[in-house]
Amino acid sequence: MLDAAFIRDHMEEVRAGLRHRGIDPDKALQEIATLETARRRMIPEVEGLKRQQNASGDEIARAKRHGQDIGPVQEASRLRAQQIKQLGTQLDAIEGQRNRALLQIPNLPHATVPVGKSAADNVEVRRRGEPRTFDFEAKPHWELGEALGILDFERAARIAGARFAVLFGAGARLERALINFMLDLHTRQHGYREVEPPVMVNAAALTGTGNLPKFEADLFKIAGDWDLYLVPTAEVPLTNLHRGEILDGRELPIRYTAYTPCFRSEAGSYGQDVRGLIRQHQFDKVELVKLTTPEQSYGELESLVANAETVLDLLELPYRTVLLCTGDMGFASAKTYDLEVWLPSQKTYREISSCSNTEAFQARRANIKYRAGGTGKPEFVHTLNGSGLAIGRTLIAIVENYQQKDGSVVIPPALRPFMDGREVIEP
RNA sequence: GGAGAGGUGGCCGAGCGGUCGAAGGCGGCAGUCUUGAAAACUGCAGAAGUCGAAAGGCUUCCAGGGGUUCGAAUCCCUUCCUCUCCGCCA
Repeated sequence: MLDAAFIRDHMEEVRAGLRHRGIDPDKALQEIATLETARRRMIPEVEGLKRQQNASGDEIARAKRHGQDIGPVQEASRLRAQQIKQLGTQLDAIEGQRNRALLQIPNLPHATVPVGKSAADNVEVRRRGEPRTFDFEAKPHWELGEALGILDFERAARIAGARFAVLFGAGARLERALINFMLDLHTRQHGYREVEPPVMVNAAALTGTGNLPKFEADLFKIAGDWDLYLVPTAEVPLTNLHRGEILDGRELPIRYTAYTPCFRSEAGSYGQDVRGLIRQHQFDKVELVKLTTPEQSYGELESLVANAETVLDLLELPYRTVLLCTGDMGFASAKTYDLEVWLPSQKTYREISSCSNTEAFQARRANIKYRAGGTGKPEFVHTLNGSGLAIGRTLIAIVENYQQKDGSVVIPPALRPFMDGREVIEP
């Protein structure tokens, strides 16, 4: 959420930022400006009446103590009370409308974000590892996985439906090894605190991160008399851990990592990546979240990206790091780097991590503040999040990049300690 | 699922419908004292909104929402949460 006062005072800047995202902001911004003006006109009026009402309350109390007649004052007070209630209702309506409108506005892109319309305008900032050359036709992971007996989509469809998968044996073990490998790395080497959060969250939490109210269609909602959704990413519970708190600035930055399953309805994605593990309703992910001061947030974004890159470096998977352009960024983000891993079967780089600084966008929605030095005036923190990494897609990358002509898959050396020293998965 | 007890400032904990943003304690910050620290003493300390150039003023906030009343932390309704006991259960 943007700050209403900021929109009022920096209308042109806001307009330009939103236009770079490819949306026409005039109508929405005009509505917010109008409501904000009306709100600020009404507030002094209502508060003036309340002040009078408080004064007459004191007067009545005093008169009563002295046994004086309070009839006339009380009558005036009664009428004023009605007026206050009526104006208060109007003011609440205006404020509610303003806030609902504000929740629909995406974050503004940071000045260092390239202006562009689509993924084609993203800027590659780094490329590491050389895509391997195969002396045979590289197979897609679903063929390899099914042949190895570690991946089963048909049985998954039987028990759940399309876009689900079952892992068996070494596949299930590989998934678990990746989770442990990443959590160990981030907690031991990168300074994150491990968290095991709920994977069902309420609407307030989802509003805090920006998933609601606008993107409800992407979520799985729990049926029955529950205000609960399955988490689309651990970013939601982790970022909301401190919702409504004022943190001591000396404790920042706070760094959390969590493994959770993630659930996405992927509404509107029909026809994309229908085969294999790329796009599933349920997938595992190790997430990284930071709460920082505004001063340090962009430094922390770079180190967060580096933390995620380290995973790919250690697994010796070829990848590139891409700075998303204004038109390709998520709703809450001010600046996003994607990590894209090389998939031999597709002969292309595919997203495996997305790392964003949302600045105060989520903090304002979730009301997360800090006091500089523990004593200053409360200010909004900056929140960051990134995948470190998506487990399922990492498994895909390993299976495809480490495949051999006979259909077996070599386990990356860094992962072998998590696989009882096993070096290869074969039929 | 059944029965009961609660939710007050960073924490604990008082609070007859009016003078309560809220006693007291702990913790925090600053100072006095001290070579330093501790102790003791003194003082300062919540958040949001709004007006104002500022100083400062005003309004709101005692889990959330609604109601009664001239006036609600205090009375009523409701939702949520916590705790205890019983039942069920990984």
